[in-house]
Amino acid sequence: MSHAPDPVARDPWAELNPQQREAVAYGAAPDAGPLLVIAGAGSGKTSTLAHRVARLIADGADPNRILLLTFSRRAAAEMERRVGRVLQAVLGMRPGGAQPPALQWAGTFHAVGARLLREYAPRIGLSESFTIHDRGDAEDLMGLARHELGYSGAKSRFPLKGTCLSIYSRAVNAQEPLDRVLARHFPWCAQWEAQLKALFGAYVAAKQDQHVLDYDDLLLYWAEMMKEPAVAEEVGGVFEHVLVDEYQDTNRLQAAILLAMKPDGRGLTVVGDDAQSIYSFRAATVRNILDFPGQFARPAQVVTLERNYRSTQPILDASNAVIAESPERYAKQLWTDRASSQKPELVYVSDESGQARWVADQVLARREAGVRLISQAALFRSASHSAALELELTRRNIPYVKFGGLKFLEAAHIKDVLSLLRWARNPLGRLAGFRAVQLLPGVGPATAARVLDAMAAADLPRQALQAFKPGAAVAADWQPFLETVLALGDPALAWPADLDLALRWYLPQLPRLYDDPVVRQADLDQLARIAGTYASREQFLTELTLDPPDATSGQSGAPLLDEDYMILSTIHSAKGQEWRAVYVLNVVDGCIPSDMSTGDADEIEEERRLLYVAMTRARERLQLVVPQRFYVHQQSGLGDRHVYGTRSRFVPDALLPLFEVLPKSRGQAAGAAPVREGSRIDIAGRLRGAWS
DNA sequence: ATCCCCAAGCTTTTT
DNA sequence: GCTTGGGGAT
Repeated sequence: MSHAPDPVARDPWAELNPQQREAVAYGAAPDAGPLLVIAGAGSGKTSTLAHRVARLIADGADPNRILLLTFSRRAAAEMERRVGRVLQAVLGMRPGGAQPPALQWAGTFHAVGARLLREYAPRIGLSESFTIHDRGDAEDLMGLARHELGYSGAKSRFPLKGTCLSIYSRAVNAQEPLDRVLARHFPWCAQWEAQLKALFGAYVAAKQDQHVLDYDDLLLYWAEMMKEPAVAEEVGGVFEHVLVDEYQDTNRLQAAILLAMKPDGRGLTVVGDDAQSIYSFRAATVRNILDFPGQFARPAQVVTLERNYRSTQPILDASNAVIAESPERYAKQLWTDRASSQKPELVYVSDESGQARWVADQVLARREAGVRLISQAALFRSASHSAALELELTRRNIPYVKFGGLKFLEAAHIKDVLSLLRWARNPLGRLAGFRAVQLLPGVGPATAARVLDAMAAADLPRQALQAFKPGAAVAADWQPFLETVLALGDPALAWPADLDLALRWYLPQLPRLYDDPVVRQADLDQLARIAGTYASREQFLTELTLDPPDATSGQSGAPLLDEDYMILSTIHSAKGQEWRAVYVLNVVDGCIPSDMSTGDADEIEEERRLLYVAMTRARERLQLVVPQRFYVHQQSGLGDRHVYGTRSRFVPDALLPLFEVLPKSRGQAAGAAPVREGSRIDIAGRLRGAWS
C-alpha cells in the first residue's frame, strides 16, 4: 500500500471546481427546488454526481432512500463505486476497513421498474411470477398476433413484426397517439392504422394472458401505477432523493414517471448534456432536458459545467466546431487547460480494408509509444462497420473486445435454454413454451400449440402439462423432457442447479438441432459460468434480459481480464466513456450521417451529435478515418455495391484548418496497398516523433 | 403434422 | 449476406 495519500482521501471536495461544488452543495436548505446540471462532455459529470450523492448521505440522507437512475448497469456500478470512495473519505473511514453504506436503489429505469413492479405486483393485479420479454421475444409475440389476425399473408405487404413493434413502442414511450406516430415516423405504414390498432390490442391482451411484460411495460406499468394517488405518494415518499443521469436520453414516459414521483421537484436532480442526445430512435426527446426548469412551480436551479478535463484543446476546438452548427441547445463552450500542438487528424484511406490496416498500424504504433491497448478505441456508427477491422486485428493477433450490436442472447441455442427456464418459472408464457416444446424431435407448431392450449385452459397449467398425451412418434422423448420441465418448476431447487438440470437435458439435443454443436456448447458453458454470479434464477432471467452481457471478445475462448485488449464500440455504446486514442471509422456521408437517417432535419441533427459524442471521447489523439470507397449493403434493388464516399457533411471545408489532413501528398490514400510496408515505417517514425 | 428446400425480401443505433 | 413464408415429400 502506498503512503502517498489519495487526493480524494485528503479532502474529498478539493478536486471540484466552483461549478461542480455548486452542483454538489445545492439544496442544503430543506425547501430547495429541483436541480438541473448541464454537464458538457468530459466535464466531470460522473464525479460531480457521485460527490453529490456522497454529500447527501454525509448530511444524513438515508442511502436506502436515494434513487439513482442511470442509463446502463455499467454506469450504475461505476457510480456506486465512486460514491463509496468519496464516502469513505468524507466519513473518515480507512480503506479496507468497514464498508461505506451502499446504495440499494441504483440502476436503469427499466431495472428499477422491474423491481418495483415485482414488489407492488399483488396490489396492481400483476402476477408476481411475470417474466420479461426482450426485444426478440416481443417481436415474436407481435408476429404471432400479426399472424393470428391474418396480416401475415405474403401478398398483404403488412408491416413486418419488427416494424410493428417499433411503432407500438414509440407510441408508448413518446406517449403519442398512433396516428401522429404513423404520420411523423412511419408514413409508409399510415394506411394500416386501423389494422395496427387491432394488432396492438391483441398484442397487449396476449401479454396479459401470459403474464409477460416487455421493456415498455416496465415503464408503462410503473407510470400507470403512479397515477394512483395513494401509490404515488407511497413510492414518491420512499425516495427522499431522486437523481437521474443522462437525462437528455430519457423519453416522455420516463419524464412522466419522475414527475409523478416528485411533483414539486423537491429532491430531484437531473444531469445531462443536450449536445449528446443520441437516442431519439428510442423516443428519447431532448425536450425533456430543455424544458425541465419550467416544469415546476419553483423553477429548477441550473448549473452548467463547461470545464473539460478530458481532451486537449485542439480536440475540443474541432468538436466544438462540429456541434456549433446545431440549432437549439443550452449555449456552452467547453474549455480546457490541456494544451497540445497535436491537432485531430483527418485520414483518407482507399477503402475499408485500407482503413482496417491503417487503424491496426496506428494502434500498434501508439502501443509502442506507451499507450496500452485498453486506452485505445475504434468507434463506428453501426456494428457491422467494424467487420473488416475485426478481421485485420485477428490476423495480427491484436486482442479486442467489442461493445454494441451483440447477439449473445439472440443466438438460437441460448434462447432455447432460457426459454426452458422461463417457461418453468411462468408456465403461461406462451412464447417460451412454444419454443421449448418444439425442441423435441417430432414436435412442430401444431403439437406445441395443442400443449399450450391445454395448459392455458387449465386452472393448474403444470398438471395439464403432466396429463398431456403426445403422439406415438414423440412418446419416447416426451418423458425425460416432461420430468425436466416439472423438476425445473420446483421452487425448492437452488440456483444455479436449475440451469445444470436444463443443460443436462438440452446438451444431448444439440447435435440433432444444429450443424455446429461444438461452438454452441462453448457458448452454453459461458452461460453457465455467468449464471453462477447471480443470486437466483429470477435475478438471472431478469437481469440478463434487461442488461445482457454487452461485449463480445474478439478472441475465441474466455477473455482474460487482466490481459491488454483494445476496444471496438458503436458510438452509442461508447457513451460516457473515454480513451487516450480514438479512431472514428467511416466518417463518410452515408455512414455518419447514416443514410437511414437523412429523412428530416431532426434526424440529421442527431447524427451530428453522434459524431460529436464520438470525437469528445478522445483524450489525446483523435483520428477521423475517411475511406474513399466503401461497401454498402443492399438498399433497394441493386444489390451490394461499392460507393465512392465523400467526407461527412459534418466536417465541411471550413473546418479543415482544425484538422491535420493525411496523407499529406494528395492522391495517395493512407494504407492503400498491403505491400507498401515502407510507408508503415514512415508512419511509425512520425508517431514516435509526436511523443518526444 | 413435420421437415426440408426454395424463393423472396430487407438490412442502424438499444433498455 | 439472413430471416420468413410457401410448397412438396415423407
